[in-house]
Amino acid sequence: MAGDAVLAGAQRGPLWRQIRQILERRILTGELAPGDQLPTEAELAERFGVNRHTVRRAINQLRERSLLRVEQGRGTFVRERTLGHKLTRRATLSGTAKALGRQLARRTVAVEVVKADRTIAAALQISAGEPVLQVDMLRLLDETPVGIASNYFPLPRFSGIDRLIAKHGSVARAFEAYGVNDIIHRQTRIGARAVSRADVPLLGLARGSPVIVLFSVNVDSAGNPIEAGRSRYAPHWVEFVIDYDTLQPVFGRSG
Amino acid sequence: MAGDAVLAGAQRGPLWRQIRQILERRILTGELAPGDQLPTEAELAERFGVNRHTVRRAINQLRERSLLRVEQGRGTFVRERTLGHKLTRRATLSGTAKALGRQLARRTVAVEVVKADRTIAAALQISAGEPVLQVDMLRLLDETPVGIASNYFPLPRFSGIDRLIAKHGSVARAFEAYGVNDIIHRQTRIGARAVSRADVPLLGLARGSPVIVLFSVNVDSAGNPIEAGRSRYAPHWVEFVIDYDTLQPVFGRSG
DNA sequence: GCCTATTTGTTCGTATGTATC
DNA sequence: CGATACATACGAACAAATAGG
Repeated sequence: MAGDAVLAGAQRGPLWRQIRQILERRILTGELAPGDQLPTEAELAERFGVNRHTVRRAINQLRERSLLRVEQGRGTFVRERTLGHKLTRRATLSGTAKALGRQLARRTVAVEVVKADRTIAAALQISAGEPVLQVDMLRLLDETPVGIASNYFPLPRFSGIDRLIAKHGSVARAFEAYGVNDIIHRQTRIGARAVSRADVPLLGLARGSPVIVLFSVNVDSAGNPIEAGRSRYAPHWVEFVIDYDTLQPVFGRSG
Repeated sequence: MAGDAVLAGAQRGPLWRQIRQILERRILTGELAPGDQLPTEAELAERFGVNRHTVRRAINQLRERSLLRVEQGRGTFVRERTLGHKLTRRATLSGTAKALGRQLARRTVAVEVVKADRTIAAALQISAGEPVLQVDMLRLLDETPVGIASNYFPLPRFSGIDRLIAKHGSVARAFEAYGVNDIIHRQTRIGARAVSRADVPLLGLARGSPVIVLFSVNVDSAGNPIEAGRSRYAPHWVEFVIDYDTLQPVFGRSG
């Protein structure tokens, strides 16, 4: 019916761009979820009070950014999630991306020595308050930011690992320098929350957008915790898959 | 530094209740995440422009509802998630709840015969457009709604299962009447989005709050799909855990 | 297969404001 | 100042694909 956002009279930018931004926000917010069908061009034009051409221009932009999929005669749909990451004992996001012919890069955005809170401490099997190295890394899927990972490394042991990560662009490679040749996931906890204020500019989301939150604990081949991580992912770009059939049965040791 | 929500002058209800609602919204939104420490009572009082007693009253209410945890001398914290549900091949939410001494009930809120969309059809290994029975059930953890599950059953086979579910209060029991004695998870996909308009009143969330979205496919012991489900959970009450060590290795068939 | 309604795709034309030479 | 080019926006009509009966 009524209800739709009115285009502010005196505002920045041409109409089609304002419309693009409105739709983009709704998609990244999840208000328009992957697979959802948009109203018809005619209806959108009427709601926004513009010509159909103007709406089409906005839609075309979002199609180029692969946020929308348009089918002649059927309608316009929100693109399905691009990256379905299968959680297994050794799977990495970059591995999943590469298998799909895409590239997932890291960019370190902050490094800091902090005191382990209770959760981190428990995961790393140290005492709360002991120093750990926090490394915040932006995760970029083909240039677009899709998530942020805050990784925590126990400290005397892995001091300086942030420089190696930056150098190699890979946590696995950095670990090798410390004699760790195998990174194994022990546990992953999955939740959701509204994006934090600090993450908004990094992820390019609107305030209040939901993010998937992962808390993960990784161990070496001997079962010693080597890393704990809190990551936040934009749900439009990434989802997580538990495929019970392909999960590696565990032989041998651990906890 | 400013920033905090101003209490509307002429509004509904006493000050402490308005404050309680503001804090509650922030918690259920995830803006204040589980484990987060609240500002001190004094600071909250100052920001809201009220007496410390008023703030305490609001906090007490939220403590009774187990949204907050107060530690004398340390501070006030957002309660950790109550239900950490371990995903395994056979785990059920109600099982997890029972193991923790809590009760998880179902209440059917809608039943409808619909045409399977592409996703549901693929999961159930039928053709898109074939009829399936959609049963929407509210999930109540000790009376409070924590999620909604939309379950899809292939249709000639399980017609009328909604009445059996309502009768027994259990999907597993209902399945037995159809000769299905084992429900096995084949795949679970996890994402997030903003709560849909329709779910807002059922879950008691604020508009725009994040929800965890699960898409799951269940099969019988012969590997035939018997149910697909889309569930939405309030992230404050539930989180999902993948514990790679305790995941059952798979023996025998499937897929 | 046919007919119809719906929805996107395409191509005209017209008008307006802004920047540039 | 005028002439020109460009981006923006609206309007109308028709073509092409899809879905349903």
